[in-house]
Amino acid sequence: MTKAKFDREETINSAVELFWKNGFNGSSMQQVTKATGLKPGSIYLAFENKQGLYQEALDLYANKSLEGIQHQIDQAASPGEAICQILQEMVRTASEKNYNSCFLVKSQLELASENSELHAFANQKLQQIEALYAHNLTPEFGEDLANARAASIMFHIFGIRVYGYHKKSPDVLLRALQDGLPWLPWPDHA
Amino acid sequence: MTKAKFDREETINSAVELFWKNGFNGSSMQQVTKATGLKPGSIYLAFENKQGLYQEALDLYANKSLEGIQHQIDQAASPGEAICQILQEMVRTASEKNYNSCFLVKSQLELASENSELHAFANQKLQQIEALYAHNLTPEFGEDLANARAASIMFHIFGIRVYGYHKKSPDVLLRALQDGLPWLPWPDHA
DNA sequence: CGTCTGCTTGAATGATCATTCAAGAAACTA
DNA sequence: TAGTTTCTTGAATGATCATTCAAGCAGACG
Repeated sequence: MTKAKFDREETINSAVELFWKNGFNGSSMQQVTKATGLKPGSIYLAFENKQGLYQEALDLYANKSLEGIQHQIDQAASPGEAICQILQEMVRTASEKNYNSCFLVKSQLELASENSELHAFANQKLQQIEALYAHNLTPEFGEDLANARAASIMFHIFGIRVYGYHKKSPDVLLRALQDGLPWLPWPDHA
Repeated sequence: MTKAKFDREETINSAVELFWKNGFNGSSMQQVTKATGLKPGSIYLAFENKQGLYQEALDLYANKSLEGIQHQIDQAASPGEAICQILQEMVRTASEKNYNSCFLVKSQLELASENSELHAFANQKLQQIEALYAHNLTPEFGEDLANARAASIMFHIFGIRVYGYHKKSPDVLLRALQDGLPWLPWPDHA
């Protein structure tokens, strides 16, 4: 039972889980081997080193996010309504017991001054997300306003991602969102 | 030249600088000894361990922040104007070359699932800051509205603290702040 | 069948980690 | 002055870290 290359995506998924929870410096490669069931040799052959695996983890996480956002927008009656749903879901997530913020945001903060490559990668992925929102808002608002509003959405998402740890009522978050993003089609009384 | 207890605050200040930049797991006690000029024995006698020193670093940083906020409010014509100044200063800081977010925010994210004591401590300090804003807004808005608006301020501060890494024009940040906090007395054309 | 290639194995390596503690030196006590 | 207390010193410790690599195995190729 050798050969039979391991399932790469499954492995990266395990790495996402671990790194997301504990961060780059808070996760050891020994933990990675335990989480993935692989031996060091296999991991190092496939990903070169810890940074390589971390970057692929960031990449997979970000691409899933991008797909999820586009999917939600495609399903909804309008991009605005989809965005409301996405933000409300984030607020709901933030109230869960083991809330864990966002892998990209956490990485961006942790690696700001220590690993500029991974920091830049996370940054780039966050800007891709912003660009996706801008792209979907452009038909309705025109490019300039869409860009400004996408930036505003990202700004508010970051607010949720940190304020979520305060464990106050979700109403506080929802209210801040509705006040700060009044141009979104919020459901009444929500 | 022994005895003569070292300057505790100066030491903690060096620790703040190091921990703020590199985080808890990204900073070693060897780095601490280099940064403070103290030997391990002195540090461990005075702070018990790495966590103890880190907590005192958080405490000093937070107390300085609290004092700074109150001082700015006391100097200004109104709490609202002081808050505008504080937020504008944060935006300015975020555009600097070696922007480093906020020590409390970074700690809160890094230590969420690994060190619940330090995580809780950072959380508590952030809530103290929120309470200080609420306290200063209460005379003008009444307690309920002041609480809601203090929460909204914190929410926006977190947005700055993460979005700041994107290195876009400060106008984007300022615009998001003015849109999200329209009840603040923003200077015209700013 | 024999060889080659591609993947896995897992013990080993040297570096670095947080922390300890015996030894020593200044200041205070009496 | 002699003794005690308080603080500093810095080499040492064992754990854990990221990473390496010789050895072995399974399928592909001829």
